[in-house]
Formats: sequence, C-alpha cells, structure tokens
Amino acid sequence: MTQREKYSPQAIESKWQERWQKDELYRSKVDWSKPKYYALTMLPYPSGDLHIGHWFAMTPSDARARYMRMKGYNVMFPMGFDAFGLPAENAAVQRGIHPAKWTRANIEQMRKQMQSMGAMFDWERQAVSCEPEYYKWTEWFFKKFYESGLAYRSEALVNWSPTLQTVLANEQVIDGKDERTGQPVIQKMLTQWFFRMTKYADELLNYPNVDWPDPIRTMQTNWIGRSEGARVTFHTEVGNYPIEVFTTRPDTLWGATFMVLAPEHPLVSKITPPEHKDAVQTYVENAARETELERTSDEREKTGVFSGAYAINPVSGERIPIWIADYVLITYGSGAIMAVPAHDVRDFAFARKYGLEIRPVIRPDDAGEDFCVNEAYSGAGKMINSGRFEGTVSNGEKGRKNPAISAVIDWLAQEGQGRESVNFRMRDWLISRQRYWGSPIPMIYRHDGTIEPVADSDLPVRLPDDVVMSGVGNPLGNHDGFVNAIASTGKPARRETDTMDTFMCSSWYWYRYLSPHYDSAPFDPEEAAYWLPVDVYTGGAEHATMHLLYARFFTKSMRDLGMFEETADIMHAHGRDPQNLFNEPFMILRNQGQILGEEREGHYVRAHGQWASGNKLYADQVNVIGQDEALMDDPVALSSITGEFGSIAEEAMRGTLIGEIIKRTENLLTVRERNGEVKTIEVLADAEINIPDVPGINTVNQLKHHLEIQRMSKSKGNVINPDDWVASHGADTVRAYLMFGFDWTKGGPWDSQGIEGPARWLRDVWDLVTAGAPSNAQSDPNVERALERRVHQTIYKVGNDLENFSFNTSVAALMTLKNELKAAARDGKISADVWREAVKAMLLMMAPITPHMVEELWERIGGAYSIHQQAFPTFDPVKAADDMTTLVVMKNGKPVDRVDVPVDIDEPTAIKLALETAGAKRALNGGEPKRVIFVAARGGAGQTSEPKVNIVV
RNA sequence: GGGGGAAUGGCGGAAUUGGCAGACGCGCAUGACUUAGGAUCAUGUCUCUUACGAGGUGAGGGUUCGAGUCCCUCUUUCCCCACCA
Repeated sequence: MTQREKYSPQAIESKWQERWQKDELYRSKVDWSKPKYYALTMLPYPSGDLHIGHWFAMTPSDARARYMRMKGYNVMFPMGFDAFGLPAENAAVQRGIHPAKWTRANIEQMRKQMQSMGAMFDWERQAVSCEPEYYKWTEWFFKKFYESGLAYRSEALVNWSPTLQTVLANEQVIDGKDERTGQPVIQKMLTQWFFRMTKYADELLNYPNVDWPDPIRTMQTNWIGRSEGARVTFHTEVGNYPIEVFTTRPDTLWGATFMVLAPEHPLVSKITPPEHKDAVQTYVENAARETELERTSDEREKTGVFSGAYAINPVSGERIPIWIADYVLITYGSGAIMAVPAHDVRDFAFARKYGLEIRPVIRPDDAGEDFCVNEAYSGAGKMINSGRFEGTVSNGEKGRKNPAISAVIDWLAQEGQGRESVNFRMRDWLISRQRYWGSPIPMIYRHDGTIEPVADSDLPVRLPDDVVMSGVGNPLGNHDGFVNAIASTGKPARRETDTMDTFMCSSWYWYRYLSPHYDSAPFDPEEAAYWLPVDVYTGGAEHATMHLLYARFFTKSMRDLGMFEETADIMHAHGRDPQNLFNEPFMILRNQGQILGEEREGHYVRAHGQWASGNKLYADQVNVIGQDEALMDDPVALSSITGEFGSIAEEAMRGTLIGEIIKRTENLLTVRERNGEVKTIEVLADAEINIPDVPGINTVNQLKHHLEIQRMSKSKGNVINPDDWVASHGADTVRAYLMFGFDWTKGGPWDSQGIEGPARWLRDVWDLVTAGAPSNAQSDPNVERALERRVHQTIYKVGNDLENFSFNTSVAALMTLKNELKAAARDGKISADVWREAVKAMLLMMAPITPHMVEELWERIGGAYSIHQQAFPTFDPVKAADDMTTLVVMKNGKPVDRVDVPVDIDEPTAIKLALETAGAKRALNGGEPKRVIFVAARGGAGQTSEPKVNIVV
C-alpha cells in the first residue's frame, strides 16, 4: 500500500491565499448585469491582536458571503478599522508611544492576522477612521449637521478629575475615584456639542422593510422610551420663577403635595432663601460625587433637602414645599417633578422618610379605607379629592387611552396651565469628547463670542502630531498651534478643542467602503447606486442600542439632507427604483454571541508551613502535585508530612494543606480542600516552590488558579490566541470549529478538546478525496441511490442553514454526508462516477467554510480554478425524496412502536397498520382506543418528518 | 435599579408550524491494530430497571390527543445602560 499524503494545512493555506490575492479573486466591482449583495460585518477596534472573538464574528459572516457569491450574487465584503479611541491615548500616556504610531502598527498586525483567516475581504476597499482621508468626511458630516440645525451646544455633566484637569471615561472611574491616580472625581457641567437625535425619536421607533431581531427592536424601543403625558407649570411663591414639570400622570395632579428639583437644576440657587443656603449647597456638592446609576438605584435610600421655598399647585391652589433630591435627574424631562407620593413608589418612599403629606387621589374600586397607607397605588380606579374631576375613571392605561388623563390634559390646555406633551427617555447624542485621539470638531470661536464652521476648503482640520500626552489636561487645548486660528473675518480666533465621539466615525463607515479614496464626497454615488443598501449586517448584540441607533439616525439625517439624491438619480438611470432604499442602513441584522475563556483546573498543591489560624497557613514550601494525589483519601498520604524540622514545639505548629488553587492574589492562594473547605495560604517571600512541568526556580506567579468560564482578558490569563491554533491546526480547522462548536447567536467557552472534531472531519475528507474513487467497485444501486438522496438532502440543508445563520447545523450535515460517503466508498458499493459526483458536491458545499482545503482538493480531482468561482450545487427535490419512512405508533403521545411504510401512506391505512402493531396491542390491553389521531408526514423539500398515529387510551 | 437574553446528557450543542428529545461532535468505556499512541478502526454511551417497562429538557402549576416548544408563578445565570469599542 502506498503511503498517502497527509492533510497538512500549513503547506496549502498560504499558497492559496497568495494565489487568490494575485488573481484579485475577491475584488468586488460594480457590475449592473449581476445582482449585488453587500455583506457587512462590524469593523474592529485595532487593539493590537486579532482576538478569537474577531474570528468568531467574521468567519461565519465570511462563509455566508462566500455562499451568496456561489449562489450567483456579486458580493462585496469589506473590512476596515475603527481606529480612534481611548486605548491609543492610554498607550501614549503609559508608554510614550504616539497614538497614531501605535494604532497604525496595530492595524498592520491585525490585517496580517485577518489575511490568515482566508476571508474574502476586499482590501482595496479598506477604510481607517483615523486617517485624514477618512476623518475629513467625519468633520464634513458634522459641519452639514451644524448647518442644518442638527448640531448644537449645551451643557452636560462629565466625570472631571480636578487633579488631572481632565475628563475621564466611566471605565476610568472606580468608586468615585480615578483608577490611575486614586484621586477623587467629581461631576461637572461643561458646554458641549450635541446632535439633535430626538428629532428622529418617533421615526426610530419604526422598522420599515427591515429584518432585524425582535429583542434588538425591543431594546431600542425601550431605550428611546416614548412616554405620553403633559407639561404643567408650577409657580413659585417668591420671585418670577415658573417651574415646568413633565408628568405621565396629570390625573394625579391634585395629589401633588410637594415638588422636587434635581440638584443641578438652575433654579435651585434662585429660589433658596438665605437661611437654607448652607444646607442646600452642601447637599448639591455631595450629589455631584455620585453617578447617575448610583443615584437612581432603588436599593439606596433616597436623600434630599428642603429648599425653604414653596410653589403653588396650579389645580388646587395649595402651597406645597419644594425639595432638592438627587433621585430626580437633570437629564430627564425638565429636571423637576411634581411629587405624588400616593401614586408613585419613589415619591412615596421620599415622603415617608421626610414626613411629607401623602394624599390619595385615585381610589381603586375595591379599596378599603387604608389604601395608600403602606405603599403607593399606581393601578386603575376613580379620581377622588380632585375638584371637578371627582369620580372620573382612570383605567390604568397610559396616555390618551386613559379617560382621566385625557380629560385632565384637555382641561389644562383650556385653562392655560399646561399642555399635552411627549417625552423621550432617549436624550440627544452628546458627541463632544475632551480628548486628543478623535476626529476634530471643525468649528472656530470668534473673539466676539460667535461661532463659525471651518471652510470646506480647509477640511480636514488635522490633528497635530507634536502633542504632549501626559495624561494631565487636554493635549489639544495645550497646543497653541492648534488652538490659534484665523476666523473668516481675518481676525484671530480660537479653535474648538473637543473631538468627536468615536461612535461618530462608526456611524457611516459602510458608506466610505464604497469608495475609500474618493475625494469629492464621503462616497462615490456611482458605487452607492449599485451597492446600497447594506443587505446583511453582522456583529455583537452589545451594540444594540448605541451604535445601531446612531447608525440609523445618521442614515435618516443623510437622507433628509439630500445626500443620496445623486445616488437615486443613478439608480433610476439603471432602472433601479430608489424608493425606500435610504430610510434604513441595514436590511438584515444578525448578532453573534461571545467566545468565553476555557474552563481550566487550577494547580493542585501541597503546601507546608505554619498555621496562623485554623484556615490560614504561612507556607515555606509549595509543591504542585497531581490531581490524583490531591484527591486521594488515604490518610497516610495526608499525615505523612513530617520532616526534619527544629524543635518539638515548632513541629507541633507545622502543618500541611492540600487542595486546588481557586484564586491567587499576589502571594495569597485561595485553596479548596478535597472536602470542599476553602482555606488561605500565604506564601512566604523565601518559600520554595516546585512545579514539576516548569524547570528552573519557580515563583509564586507561575501557579495557575482555577478559572471559571468567563470573558477573556489579559489579566485573567485566559486569552485564546487564534494565531497559535492556526499554526497548529490550520485556518480551515479553526474556521470549521468556530462555525460548528457553538450556537452562533450565543457563543460559549472555547474548548481545546472540542476542536478535534472538526480537525478529524477535515482529515477524513482529505483522506477520502485523495484516496480516489473505489476501484473494482461492486456497485449497489440501492447504496448509490441512498448516497444521491443524502447528497441532495445535504444541499438543501447546508444552503438553508448558511442562509439562516444556522452555521453549526450546516457543518453537522456535511459531517453526516462525509460519514455516509466514507462508508459507501469503503464497502466498495459505489461506482467511480457516483463517487465523483458526490465528492464534487461535497467540496462545493464545503467551499464557504473551509476555503483553502477544498481549493487544493478541487484542483487534485481536476476541477477548474477556482472552486470559489463555481456555483453552489443545485438542489433536486426528486433526488432528495425518500421512498419509505417510519410510521411512529404512540400511546398518549409516547412512542410505543414503529413500522416501515411508504412516504405517501394515507390516513386509514396508517391507522390500520398502527393498530396492528404489538406496541399498540400492548397499549390497548384488549380495550378500545378513546380516540386515534393521525399526524401526516410533514414534508417538504429535502426533509420529511415521519407520520404518526397517536392512540388515546 | 432599568432593559434584553439564556437554562436540554459528563461537555458544546440539535430538535422547521405543538408531533420519535439528545442529530452532529467532544469526552468516556470496551475491543482491534500497533514497538509505541494525545494516531487509526469497530461497538457502546440520558436515568432507573435482570427484563417487561417506567421516568426525563432549571422548579412548580396550566392548556392540549400530544409541550423542550404555548400560558402563569418562581429560581439561577449572562449581556447592555450613553466618555470602552
């Protein structure tokens, strides 16, 4: 027997990658004679290393794009980098590398890694958001938004570090302190740039003609948080300071027994009388130290302070106290509320704590005298204590659907006391960042205080290279050459030093992919007319509310600013109807889950030392031992630890601890003993540590601790490096494993054993195909027919599953086909022709998943280059159809017998056959069935479910 | 706190409209081959039961001839919450 060549991916993968690149196999060019397909996957942040998570997101997306291409579409599958952001600045501060240098080096590294995936990215279309040819247009968009009134300046709170004179990201603030310096952080008001996203709030609630997952829509809908109600004006007792409040419950106005202002409310200082100033000011300062999340937590006790001022309830004319409390947010509604403690849980808790009046104004129909005494009531009932509205039904619905709310709103409007109003939880988009590494905001402040945008001819405003990145202050603000500008008037002026939120860059990048070097507009309308809109967008669900909402807002704004008009004209010219193509950016959206770290055991150790207490050991020796030894319940093993140590007294103090390390912090080991008890070992500085696998002198840092399945991170030491797996198993195996081993929408823990399944699959296919057709086969027509049937059932399943993002089952179907083909070939029961047809179909179906190996095998069986330019096999329902099937006989829904029947069996025959089976007779036990139900075979193309007869006894 | 998911063998997961639960794979077990095995091949692998059978999809209820799937109550767990991207 000749020694056959083994599958060795390393030898073939780079060969084909180079060939494909040389032949420009994946260049996507406009071709109006073919249907287009724009497949987009979220662009990565260039953190430096391609993570296994990137592979998990991109590989199935790539496979699906390849499948669409084999189905006859002209597919564009581009890639780029979201290259502005905080990590580059951190690298600059910590290591003195310029953000641009750091970022560009990372991009080069990641691009190389991505090329090793064998993905069909068209690198000619690469867009990088930190390059001037890109951010020129980010700035341009800002300018257009400004000119059309979508961008405006207003105040907002930031995390401000007085020590560093800089704004901090939420993630840089831990426990109200800067994570780097440990210095306190306060909430500070700053004038910043906003986009008027709320203008589109209502439109964003609708999803015309798009196929998006329901949970994403729900999350966005809740995020936008539309609520109907009324704005009502309360007048203060002293001074002309009307306070406007928003309420969803105008029907409870008569129960408003006090008001609450947010601590940041501008009227706080105006209405507070002198004798209350000190207390109020102290409270306001304390509130500034807390984040919004902390302030609105229900678990935290509500706090507040009386302002000393009073307002007049506009409907009852009563005098009500005005309080300051941080459970009211300046960012929601008007930053002030009317408090109705009887019917709102938060107001109720507050009133209880500070002894404020609780007056019920909605009475549930079945209420006793004591309702509203122990808790707020927010359900349906009739209005009471409410003047002219006494007895009006409040049915518990929101907005106009509630007759009480509707009636009160109308009356308020008529009386001039208030008006109907819709409020959104979503706020306008704050795009200002007080940072260096972002797209500059192209605005200039004249000396007279007015603002002007930078002239188009001066775009882009470039980031200066020679900035000082010390982590203190704002690098752009400290750079005179950048700050000093000349206004259009010719006079000196000051340049805006805020840069834009990086979400701004990622809100339009798929338009830049159309023509990344186009110089007269953000995108070339000739390309746009053919490729837009994006047909499928894949990425992580963590972007559900922010990135995906910003992206939708951007596209709608672009549409309204006429930025697609030229594109639409070109579409018309090619006979394509542009109607409704620019309302939404992405037609189909799908989200993948996350790959988590692999579960791993910690080292089992036997530590010797002195007991500090019953559960803490000072160890002078730590030995890593086998798990068997650690779990051994031989008492001799446990007690055999004696030694040639000092005095008897000292000996008595000595102890031994055996168990698995479940946590390690510096030199403190948390160890779980065999009996489950958890104890601590403090490893002394001069302790001896022995790890058998690791030669040389070992240190405490080399001890591994147990790892629960969790997100990968460098600090946990559980990062899976895809490069290592590509080196050892090949890119095709990693691709196949990522597609096969997980529910793509869920993700899950990496399993370095589990990858062996796909590895064997590919080795098997390799061996099967390179072995050639069985010679001298005694072909069996039944086996050949069965194989043909399996091939066509597989064509149906693989095609459908790839299209429906069910990647793991498509691979499973291909494995099943391989198993059957292998068995048939081994038994020598198929002819060379049948073998060849089956192999061809199998390779073509595998092409989207394992592109390198099939290209190699395709060449070896004499297929025309390239397999990736072939059509996906055509499904034939006749060839896929089964002749026979299994009739399942059930008793009360549980199977009791089976019988082989033709697939087209009719009901009377099936019931007759079923009742004759031994299982049915046993089930009936001589009696008569109460009822017999026939469930016909569900069929269809490529697959059938079996017919059933359910016997009810 | 608010919002959105998820829960099926030892593990990853499959199950189309409510119709044979556990496809496919990992691991494991037994056997074969082998100087060797982290290679390969064969067989088996939800639980209880000698068997016949019975039970079984986080827990408890419900609807139905029939529930992993639908409804109600609960538990656990993951993700997001506006300057991480």
